[in-house]
Amino acid sequence: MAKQERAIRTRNALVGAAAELFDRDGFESASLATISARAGVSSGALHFHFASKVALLDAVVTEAGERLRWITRQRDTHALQVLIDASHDLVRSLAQDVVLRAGFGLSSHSGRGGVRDLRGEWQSWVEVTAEQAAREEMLSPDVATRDLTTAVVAMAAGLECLGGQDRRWLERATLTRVWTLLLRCVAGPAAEELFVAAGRGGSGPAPYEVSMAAR
Amino acid sequence: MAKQERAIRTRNALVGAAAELFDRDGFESASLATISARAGVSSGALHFHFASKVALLDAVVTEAGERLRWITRQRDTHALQVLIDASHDLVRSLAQDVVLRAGFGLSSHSGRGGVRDLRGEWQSWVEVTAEQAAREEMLSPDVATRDLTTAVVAMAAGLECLGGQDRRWLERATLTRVWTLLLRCVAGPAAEELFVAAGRGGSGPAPYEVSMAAR
Amino acid sequence: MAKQERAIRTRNALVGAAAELFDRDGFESASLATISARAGVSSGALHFHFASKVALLDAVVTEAGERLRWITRQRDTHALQVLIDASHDLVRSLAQDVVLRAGFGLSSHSGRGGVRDLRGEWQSWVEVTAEQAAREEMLSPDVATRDLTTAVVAMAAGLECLGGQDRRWLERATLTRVWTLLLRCVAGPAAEELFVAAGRGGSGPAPYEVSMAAR
Amino acid sequence: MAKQERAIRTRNALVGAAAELFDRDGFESASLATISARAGVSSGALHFHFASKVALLDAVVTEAGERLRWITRQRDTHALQVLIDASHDLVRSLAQDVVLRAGFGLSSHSGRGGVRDLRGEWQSWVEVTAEQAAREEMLSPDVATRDLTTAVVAMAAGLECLGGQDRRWLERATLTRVWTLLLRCVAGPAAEELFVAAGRGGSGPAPYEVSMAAR
DNA sequence: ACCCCCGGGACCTCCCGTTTAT
DNA sequence: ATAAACGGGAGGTCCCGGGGGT
Repeated sequence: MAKQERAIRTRNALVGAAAELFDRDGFESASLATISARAGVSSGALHFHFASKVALLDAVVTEAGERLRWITRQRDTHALQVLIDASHDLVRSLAQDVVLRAGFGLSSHSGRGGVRDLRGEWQSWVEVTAEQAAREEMLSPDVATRDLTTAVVAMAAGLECLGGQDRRWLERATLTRVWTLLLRCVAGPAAEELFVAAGRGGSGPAPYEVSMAAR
Repeated sequence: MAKQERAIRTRNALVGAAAELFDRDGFESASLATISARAGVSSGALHFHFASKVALLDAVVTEAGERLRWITRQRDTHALQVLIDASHDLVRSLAQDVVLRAGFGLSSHSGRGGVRDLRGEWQSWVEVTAEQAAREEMLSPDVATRDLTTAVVAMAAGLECLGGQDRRWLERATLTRVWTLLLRCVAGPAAEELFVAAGRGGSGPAPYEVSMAAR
Repeated sequence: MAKQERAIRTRNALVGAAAELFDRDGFESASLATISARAGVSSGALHFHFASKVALLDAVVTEAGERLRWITRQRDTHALQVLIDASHDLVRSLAQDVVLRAGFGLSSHSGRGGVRDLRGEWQSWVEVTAEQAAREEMLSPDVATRDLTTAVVAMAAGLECLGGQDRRWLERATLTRVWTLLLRCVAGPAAEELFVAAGRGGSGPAPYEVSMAAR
Repeated sequence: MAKQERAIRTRNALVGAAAELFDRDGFESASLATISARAGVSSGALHFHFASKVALLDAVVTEAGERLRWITRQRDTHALQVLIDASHDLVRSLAQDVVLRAGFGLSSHSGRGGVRDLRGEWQSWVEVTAEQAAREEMLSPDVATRDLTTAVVAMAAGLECLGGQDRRWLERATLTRVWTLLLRCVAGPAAEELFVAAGRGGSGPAPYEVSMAAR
């Protein structure tokens, strides 16, 4: 089974290298030759693991999906704070994890087939979580849940998009600024006492990075 | 001078076709052959007007810059309302004008050289306009100008980004929803009476489209 | 020995699949992956039995050689009738047996090395048999043996060649028509009474098919 | 028009080189790189004239069709002699003209689409000419026209096929031998006085070669 | 001045026939 | 006998000049 292990390591190296180059150069500009070179394997090895370039893309997106699912996992706090924490986790991971970043940005390319749309997944999760917050009566009565969802999704997409060129958009302070603003309108004047705009997660890497991705 | 006229028409057709295909397929995926075919000219003509593919991209971006500058032109209202109106104009144009959409989305590609960064221009303008709004004392005292800027820029970028795949993100109602939320915290409780979240522009196309782009 | 048996069955399956695909797609177009897939074994197994692609080709040709040798075996009739019968056997086998067909058509490819040339073997046999017929005084005196050989070999090659695209060239009636014509000039006016243009073999499969190829 | 001339020369060089290599190595084995190198042009030039490899093949086949049509042109002699002459022309051209040889041998490959089947054209022509010979009462009454057609077509195909490996099959003497045999059966005992088995054409190249192919 | 035919190479993706470790 | 990895091209296409026409 030692063989299998090496195969897995090779596969991971390939996915990682692909994510890096897809993220840096875009899907079409990144060449398979560069990817396999960076992964330290031959182009034949690449083709052994991934039949085509889009298969490689799909692998990146799928892997990013795992990360996203970790971020949107269940948490034991008020839904609104969960929203804040998760968005911080997302942005932090976007800054640190090429695979998530590449997968998020490129999930549209693979759209032809049945590959998952990561932004869609994120949006769905934000929707249900916002509704949960509404049920917990943590939102001002005159705030439509849908408005909050729209704002949060657009915000995250914007940071991801802008962060692609200037990494400073992905700093914690940036998102915190936005939440500071939003909290006041959605949660009323007492917001600052109940919720932490900066998120409650540690300042370290997202848990997924530490526990799972370390192989 | 009939020659000149035809040359201009050819050039415009080229820029338009390029914008369409850059927007649809991405910069690298779009081939010059396809572009010249869609513009109805030969590939030789393309190279007569544009020395290289990036020169064509630059033309698209420059042209989009004209549109953006029209959107961020001077207006005679309170700065905060101007911000609202301009963001609506931007989003509407993004939905209607391929050139602007392509130029905005691809302004990063040409970044190597001295070509303008449209998102940067937009951000700068938002900054100074927000500061103007602050000087006009239209913002709640406990709202940092920088927070507003961040939120608005991220929001616009997010809508542009999401709108690339699902055009519904570029509908007027979407942005209106976000402004409804923001206005309450940045402009205090009287916001609804002073400002129009839906923007004050007509519901038609942005002025630039009507007056300038008609050739 | 059960192992040996399975190995032989695997080998035969491989040769059969190779013959099929070589015949259908040509030697270079047929891929080893397709061949091993059709044989129902792994590509590793293929390389265990055949060191290279040409080794596989050689096996097909060698196997076809067995078939050809059965067709040109000794028979206890007048040499001219033997010629007729054997040519019918050959054409019938060409129609029914992929291995023979592939081996015959591709025996040129392997020509570089020492692999047998099936068409050459056939030609040699026709030559000696025609001479035998001459010795038996079954040929008209004004017919050069060499002319008969040339005609028969060219005819068989032509049918094989044309049969590759349109199987009807390999029907018994086709060859019978040619022999009907030839017999009259090579065997004199009494030909029709002495020889059977349609061949004396049964109308079933060639003997080799029945006795040997049944595994 | 100097440009046009060069283009035509380039195109012809490409077709010629392709025919040579298709004939020598087979369609799939011949690489476009080798073809363009032998033609003395770049691979880009090749792609300018021929969109794909099969397009190049089609051009070869089409060009060979021209040659074939010249061979089967109208002649002012008895139909049976025309048949003899044309078959000699065909075989001689097969020996001398790579384009015809390649086109004839490969006309099956392009069969997918609507490309012409050269052997089919030849067969049709032989059929109508044989029927003409029958109408002219030059055939023995007990000879079925269809038998003659079959024999002639199979013969020509056989010589073409065998000539691919051993050029001696394409010598004039070879076909003459076959016709010597055939004439006696189809045209009766007086055949030798009426018809020339060796053909009436000069011993030089086929007319097409001389008059048309010289550019 | 404006345009297009023709040609030039540089890659890129894909896949193929192979060995090496196990 | 297998799973994994290897390189080497294959065909295709792309982005571009350069020299003639109009």
